[in-house]
Amino acid sequence: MSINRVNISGNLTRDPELRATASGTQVLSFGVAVNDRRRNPQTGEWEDYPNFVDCTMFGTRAEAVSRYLSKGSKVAIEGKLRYSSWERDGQRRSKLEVIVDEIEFMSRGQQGEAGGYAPAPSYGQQGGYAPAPAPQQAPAPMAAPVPPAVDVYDEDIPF
Amino acid sequence: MSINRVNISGNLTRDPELRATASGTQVLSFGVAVNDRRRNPQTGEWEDYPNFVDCTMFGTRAEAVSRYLSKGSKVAIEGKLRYSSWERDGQRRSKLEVIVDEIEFMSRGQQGEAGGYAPAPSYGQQGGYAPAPAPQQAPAPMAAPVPPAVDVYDEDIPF
Amino acid sequence: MSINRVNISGNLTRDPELRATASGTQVLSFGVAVNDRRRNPQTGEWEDYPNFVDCTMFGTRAEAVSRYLSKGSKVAIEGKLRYSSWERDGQRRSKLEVIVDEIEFMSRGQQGEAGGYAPAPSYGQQGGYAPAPAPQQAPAPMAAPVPPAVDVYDEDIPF
Amino acid sequence: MSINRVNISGNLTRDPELRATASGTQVLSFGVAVNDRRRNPQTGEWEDYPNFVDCTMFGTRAEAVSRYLSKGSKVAIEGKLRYSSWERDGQRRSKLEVIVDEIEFMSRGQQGEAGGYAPAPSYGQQGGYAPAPAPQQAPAPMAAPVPPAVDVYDEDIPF
DNA sequence: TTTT
DNA sequence: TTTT
Repeated sequence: MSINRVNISGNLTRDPELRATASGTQVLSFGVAVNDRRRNPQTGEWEDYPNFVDCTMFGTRAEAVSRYLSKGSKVAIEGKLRYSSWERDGQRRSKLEVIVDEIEFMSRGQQGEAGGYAPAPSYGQQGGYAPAPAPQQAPAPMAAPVPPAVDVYDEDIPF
Repeated sequence: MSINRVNISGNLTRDPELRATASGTQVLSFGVAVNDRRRNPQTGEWEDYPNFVDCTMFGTRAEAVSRYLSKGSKVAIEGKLRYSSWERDGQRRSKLEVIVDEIEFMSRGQQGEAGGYAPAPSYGQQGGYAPAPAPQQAPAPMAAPVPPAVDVYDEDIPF
Repeated sequence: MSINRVNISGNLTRDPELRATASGTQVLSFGVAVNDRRRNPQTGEWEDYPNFVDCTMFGTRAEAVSRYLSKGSKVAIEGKLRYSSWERDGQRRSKLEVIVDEIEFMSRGQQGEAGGYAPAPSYGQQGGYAPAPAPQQAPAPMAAPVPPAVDVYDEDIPF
Repeated sequence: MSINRVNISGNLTRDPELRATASGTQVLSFGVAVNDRRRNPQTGEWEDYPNFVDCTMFGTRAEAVSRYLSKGSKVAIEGKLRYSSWERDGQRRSKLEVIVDEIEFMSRGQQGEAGGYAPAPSYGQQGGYAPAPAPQQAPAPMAAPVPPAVDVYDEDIPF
C-alpha cells in the first residue's frame, strides 16, 4: 500500500557474501558505492562523494547472482528501503538498507584483457561477471581500464 | 552520472524541524514511517512493519513546506539516498537518509472536524496541511478519522 | 532482469473502468494527469502542464481499488511501463502506458463540504475515496475546493 | 509538485539523433527497448517482450552523450514521463516518452575484440561507448558476445 | 520504426 | 568496513 522504491547504480565495495537462513532461504549481502559527482567548493574540481548503501537479496536468485559479482562490479539495482534496529551493549542501533528486487550487471572497468564477455573469459574477472572459479585465483595483470567518458568532461559536464 | 533515486510514501513520525546552515540555507528534517504490510507468520494477521526513514530537505521550499507538515502528516516523497558518517566517542557511526527533491502532501486521517481542505480550515490541523499557527496550540478534539480503505481488506487484500 | 519502474502522482482524468478478461482476471483502467509546474515563458506565470498517463491495474485488487476512485481522485502510483502496438485501418498504432503495482489514495480537493474522511461521508464524494454507491448518482453540488498550499506560492516557489 | 519519475534499463533500438532547437538547445533522441522476461504461456519458454520507449535528452550533455551511444548500446536511464499531442491529417495523435535526466552507459555485448574499455578502443565500437569516429567505419569482425548470465537460467531463474 |  |  505504501510506495517504497529505490533505484541506484554503483560499484560493489566488497565481495558479496552468501549465506542461508535457518529455513534455507538464500541471502546475499553486498555494499554498493553510489557516487555523487559534485564540485568541491574549495578546489573547484569535480569529485565523487560516495554513498555507501548496504544491499540484501533473498531467494533463489541470490546464489546465482553471487557468481557474477565481486568487489568493484558495477550494478544497477532496484529495490525497497528496509529499516531494522537492534540493541548492542545497551545501545540502540539501527540501519537502513536496500532489499534488492532487480539487479542488472553493468561492466565498465576491471575486466581482464580478454574483455569481460569474450568467448573464453577465464582470468582477471575481478569486477567482471563471469562465474567465479571455486578457488579465487590471483587476478591476471589487468590492462588499465580507461574511463569511458573521459573527454566528456570537456566543458565541465559532470557525468 | 550514477542513478540515485528514492520514492516513498508514509507518515511523519515527528514534527519537522527547521534550521538554517551558517550560510543561511534552510534545512528541514523529519522522519517518515513507510509501512510494509505483511502477514504476521504467527498470527496470520496483516500487520504494518514500519521502515523509519530520515528525510532532509534544503532550500527555499524547506521553510514553506514546514508550515504544512506535522507529526502524522502523510506525504509522498521523491529524493536521493545520502550516506554520512562521523565519529562519536571513539565509535564510527553512519546513517543513510533521503534528501528530498519533491514532496506531495497527502491527507488521510487526522484532520479536524472541519475537514482538512475546507474553505476555513482553522483548527485541529494536527497531521493536516493548513499552515500551523506560530505557537503550536493544543489540537482540537478530533473527529475520529475513518480509514478510507477499510472494507477493502475483504478477502485478504493487503493494501 | 531489466529495470522498469515508474512513480507518478496526479489526478484521475476520468472514472475508472473495470472489466474482466476472458479468463476472469480483473482489469481496471484509468487515466492520470501528472502535472508539471512550469513558468509560462510568455506570461511569466506558473502553469500546470498535464502529462496524461494511461494506467492499468490487474488482479484481485483492481475491483477493490475501483470502489475508491473516481474522476478527480488524487493518487500516487508505482508501476512499470508497458508498450503495446496494433493496427487500425492499415495504420500502425502504439501506446505506452503504466501497469500499476501499487496505488496510494491521496485526497486534496474535490471533496464535498463534509470533508472526504469525516465519519459520515455521504455526499459530494466525487474525487474522494468513499466506496461509490452502486448506481453512480449525479454529483452533489461541491463546495469550491481550496488549494491547500495556496500561500506557499509566495516568493515564486513552484510546488 | 507532482511525482514524475521513471527508471529503465535496456538497449538502444537505433542510433541516436542529435539536433538543436531554434534557440540552440541540443536535443538528443533515441529509442530504448526495455525487455520484460516472461514465460510464453504456449511454449513454456522464457521470452523477452520488448517495451519500446522513446527518450529525449536536452542540453549540453546531449551532444556529449551522443558520442557514446549507438544502436544496441545498453543504458540505464532516469527521467520523467512527458506527454505530447498533436494533430495529423485531422487525426488526434499523442505520445508518451521519457525526458532523460540521468544516463548510465552499460556495456554487455557488442564490443569489439579489444574489449570496450581497453586503452586503445578503436574498432568495432557499434554498441560500445568509445566516441564514434566522424565517418562511421565498417565494424571489425566481432568476437561473438557471450551472454554473461547464461547459465544463471538454470532452474528457471528468469533474470 | 525497433534492441539484447 | 568501503567502490570507480
